[in-house]
Amino acid sequence: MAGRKAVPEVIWNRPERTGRGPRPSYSRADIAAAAVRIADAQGLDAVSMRHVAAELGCGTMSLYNYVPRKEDLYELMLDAVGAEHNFEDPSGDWRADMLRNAHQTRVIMHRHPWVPRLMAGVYGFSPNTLRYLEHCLACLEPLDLPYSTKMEMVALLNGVVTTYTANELATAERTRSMPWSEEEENAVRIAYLSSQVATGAYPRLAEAFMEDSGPIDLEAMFERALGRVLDGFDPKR
Amino acid sequence: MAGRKAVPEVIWNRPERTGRGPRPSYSRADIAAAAVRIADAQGLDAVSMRHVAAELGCGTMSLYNYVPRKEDLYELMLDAVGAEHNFEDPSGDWRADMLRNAHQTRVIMHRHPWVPRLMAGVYGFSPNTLRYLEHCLACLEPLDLPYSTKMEMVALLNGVVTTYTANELATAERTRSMPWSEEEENAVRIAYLSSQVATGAYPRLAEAFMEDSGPIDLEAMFERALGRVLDGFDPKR
DNA sequence: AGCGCACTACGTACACTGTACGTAACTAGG
DNA sequence: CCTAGTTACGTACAGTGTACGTAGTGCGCT
Repeated sequence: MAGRKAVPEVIWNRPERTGRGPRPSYSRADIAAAAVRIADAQGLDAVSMRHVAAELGCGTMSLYNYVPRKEDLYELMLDAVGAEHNFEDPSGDWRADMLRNAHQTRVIMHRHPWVPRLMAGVYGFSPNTLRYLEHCLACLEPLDLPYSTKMEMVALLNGVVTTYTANELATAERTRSMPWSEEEENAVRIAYLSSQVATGAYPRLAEAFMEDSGPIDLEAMFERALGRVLDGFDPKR
Repeated sequence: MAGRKAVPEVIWNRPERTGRGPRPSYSRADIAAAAVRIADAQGLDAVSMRHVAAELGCGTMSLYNYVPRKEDLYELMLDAVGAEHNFEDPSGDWRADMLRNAHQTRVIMHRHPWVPRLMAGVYGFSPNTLRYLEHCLACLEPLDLPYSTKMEMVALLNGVVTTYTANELATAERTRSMPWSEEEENAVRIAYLSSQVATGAYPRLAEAFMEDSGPIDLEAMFERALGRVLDGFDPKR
């Protein structure tokens, strides 16, 4: 009977209700929503067990009835935003469908700028992740490739979406808790960068900075990156 | 005179020594090395200001003379591992050179499994990051593309390397602080996954799992992903 | 019907975190 | 020389995740 808890657990395996005992006052969705609300409004660092419990209107330790570890709260949050995906029936054009999925993911991440940071630390497939994977495979039906390759493609594409969007949102999320603005932060970093480049230690980097390439269009870069990755899988090319 | 500190700062702009006052007992390299040592041995979560100070052999608050915020300590750590890159003169074959760089990055991350997690939270270019970028541009010299495109390529490639390696190291780093083993953790996750797939809610995913694709070779997947990304930039194809 | 057990709820407590602030010693520039 | 800017570091505070104990609740079983 000793040490029964020393075993890993996936939160999605826990039944929301067992039958025995008083009925839970909150659902998993309630909890996830509360945590997401806090993260959206005050940043990811404000998501503490105490805050979430307060937002729900219950005692701190009551939360642990629903969520055995804080990490699981994170999983709940990611699953909740995963539910914001709005799947349409595959059109038959797998390329267009996958681009649509990628763009939708990016939009969701812009709505919840803390998502990329959470993704780096949480591994595992929540129900909505599985739904997303299934949908991607449906979109890729017309493509004649083994499933293993399709999975690799989805993984690669998601990785690109996450890293790109993470970069876009980097300073935005960072400066939440800082006493200065995003513009000030960026200004300082750019000043440091050009001072370094000006030392002459990085000649090619210097050339790259000189090259007048007009204003940086992050969205266009994103688009190009997606295109290139998809190209890599297109048997027609 | 009020609020003079309310300005963002890049640690690399701070001189290591100003001349005035007693000479510092430690160098930035000492501090970074101490932090890296702790992270390697006890995991990233063990890297606290107190631990690093103890490892150095000084009082906790003394650290703040060198490192204004903990985040800057992270930047020092990333820069330190960046120094482990062993650059060779470009061979003229940009594809081979870039593959070499990517593999080297992966090896370094395997040596320091906490690197991917740090990368997700720290933004900014340390001296060694600049050195790395410069080297990549040197390798790409034979390629006739605008610098902007080359930079996009380096960014995309690094993103892929990071996400892939992060996935490889995910459970390894996670289970450091857990009372169970990596194998137990993976077993539970796989069990959950197949139970979900078995419900029939994800038919295509089920097929994908059925498809007998032999043992999963992560390194080969990594290789293929790199190849595809590079293909996307190769004007010869 | 009613016993008992598994569950909910939650207050208290602990070890630990980052870091603001104050004080003492030290050293180079004016 | 002197003084302003450093280094060094102890104390203190607000905040964190969560182990543990206790009280109440209601389903399932006998």
